[in-house]
Amino acid sequence: MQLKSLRLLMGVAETGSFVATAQRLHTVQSNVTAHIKKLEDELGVQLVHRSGHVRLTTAGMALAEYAERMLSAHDEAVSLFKGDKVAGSRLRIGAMETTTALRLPPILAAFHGAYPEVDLQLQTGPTASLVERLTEGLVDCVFVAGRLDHPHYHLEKVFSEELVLVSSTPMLAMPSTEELLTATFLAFRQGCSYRQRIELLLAYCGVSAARIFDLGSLDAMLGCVAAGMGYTVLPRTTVEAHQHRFAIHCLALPAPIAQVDTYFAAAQPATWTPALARFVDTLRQVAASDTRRSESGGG
Amino acid sequence: MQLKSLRLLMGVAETGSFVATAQRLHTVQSNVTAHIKKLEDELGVQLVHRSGHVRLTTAGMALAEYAERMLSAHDEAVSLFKGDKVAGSRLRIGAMETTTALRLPPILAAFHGAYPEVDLQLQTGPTASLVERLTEGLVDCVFVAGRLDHPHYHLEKVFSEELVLVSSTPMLAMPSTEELLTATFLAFRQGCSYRQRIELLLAYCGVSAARIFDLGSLDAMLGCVAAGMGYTVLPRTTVEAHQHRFAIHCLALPAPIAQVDTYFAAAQPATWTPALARFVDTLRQVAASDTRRSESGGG
DNA sequence: TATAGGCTATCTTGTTATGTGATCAAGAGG
DNA sequence: CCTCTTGATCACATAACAAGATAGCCTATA
Repeated sequence: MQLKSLRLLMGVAETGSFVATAQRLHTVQSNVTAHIKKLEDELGVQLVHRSGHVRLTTAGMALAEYAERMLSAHDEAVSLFKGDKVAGSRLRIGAMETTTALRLPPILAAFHGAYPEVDLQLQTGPTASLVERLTEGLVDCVFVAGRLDHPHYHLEKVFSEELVLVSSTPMLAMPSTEELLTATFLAFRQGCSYRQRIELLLAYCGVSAARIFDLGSLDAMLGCVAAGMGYTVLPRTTVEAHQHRFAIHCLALPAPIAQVDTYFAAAQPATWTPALARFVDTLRQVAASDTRRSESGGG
Repeated sequence: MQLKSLRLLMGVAETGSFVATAQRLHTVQSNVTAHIKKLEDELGVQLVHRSGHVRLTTAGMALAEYAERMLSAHDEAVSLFKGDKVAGSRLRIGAMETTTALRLPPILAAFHGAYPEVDLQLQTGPTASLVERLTEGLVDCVFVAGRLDHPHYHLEKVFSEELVLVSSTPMLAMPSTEELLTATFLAFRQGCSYRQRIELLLAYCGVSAARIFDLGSLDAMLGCVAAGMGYTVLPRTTVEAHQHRFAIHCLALPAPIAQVDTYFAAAQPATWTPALARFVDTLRQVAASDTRRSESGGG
């Protein structure tokens, strides 16, 4: 059974004529006859009344119901890939919690505004977990900190943060090793890559271990730092955006540690659904438009 | 896009291997490659990850959802015509009201018992209306009184009734013309073909008009006749079946008027859906088993 | 790193299926 | 009764397809 034959059958059902069907579907009458006949032979049932005016038999109408289902599914599938419509498609995005909280909202808002019919699904987790989910096909794309070492993946740097050391008192230089050994660091919960940066920083300064407190929100963290509870590490733009609310000061970190890039990762563009392709378009536009004034942090 | 290609795609999705898919679907690996490739070219999207282990891309999974719909519709359609199952099919039966009331119940019961998954729809009406609905394809089959004059239709005599004149008093011969002129006849409502027989009988006896009362039920009719309200015309078996309950007597009618055949009419058997074919089987069995002991009337 | 085994892509070939145009037969309408 | 339209059939050219062989790639294992 071929979709082409079913399409012709539906044409016959609607036009009541083999010739008209042939014209409508850009073929010749003998073709229509042949396709209908083949369908009939295949199913062992006469599908079309020929005596008198042409119309579907009871069996033909029964088949037409299924043909309708098959053809509409086919047309939807084709329009999903070829047409402009992304209706009914799904987009599963994976992102770090900090990215989700601080970077994604404007992007998701823009995308959902442009394509409200796409079923958006957002999953959060640490980078390692996200990469795993991507390779397993459980998400369509992810936002992760740092490059993906997996080959065959499309990578795109979308956000770039300059991390700074944050404290309640003005700093002119990095705290001493002794200070760092006894100090408390405030960080997002386990799995957050900014937390890894703190550990990297400590290692860079020759400190093997320090007290690290888990905090759940940016406000809590900034509040605690302002209260003199300890240090933290955050993007400079985030700190500057909140400096009017908290008595906090920041110090630039050594370049290799300060620089944190958030990458967008997905399979090769050739494999993208139209919805995913549109999402990347939206992502690039939004990312380009707020590169300099980014006022969020986390990752 | 071919259903065959989609079937192969689903195979690849499930087995994760072109070779395994080829074996499972009884073809060769190069064929699987070619079909998938053609699908990809058609949609302009890569559907299968080949690097490393084979698995569907995001686009491939999106297509797979539609493929699932198309293939299941296809399989259902095929099983409807080729398989033993009639699940999900519909059968629209048209019948005269008297047939519906008195002949159909055992048939419908037997059919529904054997094929409970068929969606049975029963429409009632006078013969002319039923024939019209049949030719318009609004019903799949009808039970009508008398032969159908339309050609190209399958006709089958299923019930044969011998009509008798029913009265509250024993009769040895047809009532006189004077008696008939003043008598009241009891009949089912307008459109019933038995009623036409009454008019035919009166014409046969040279009576152009008589009082005819419409009654809704057999019991009401028999009760009124027993009470001496007038005459009626019913199948002999019906009268005999109820003679122990009502004081009624019957008289044979002239042969051409007495004989009423109920026909089953449908399009040619070649056009039947399996459900309709099964219904005809059931009909024949039931009709054959109670030809002699039919205890109903109407039509 | 080298090698062996399994996997997919590609190419070739023979066969099948398909689309097309011409012609014939049957019905509908005037 | 004639004509026009319609569907069936046939023959032919072309396209599509399935199958087998082979080459290239990747993975796993030593």
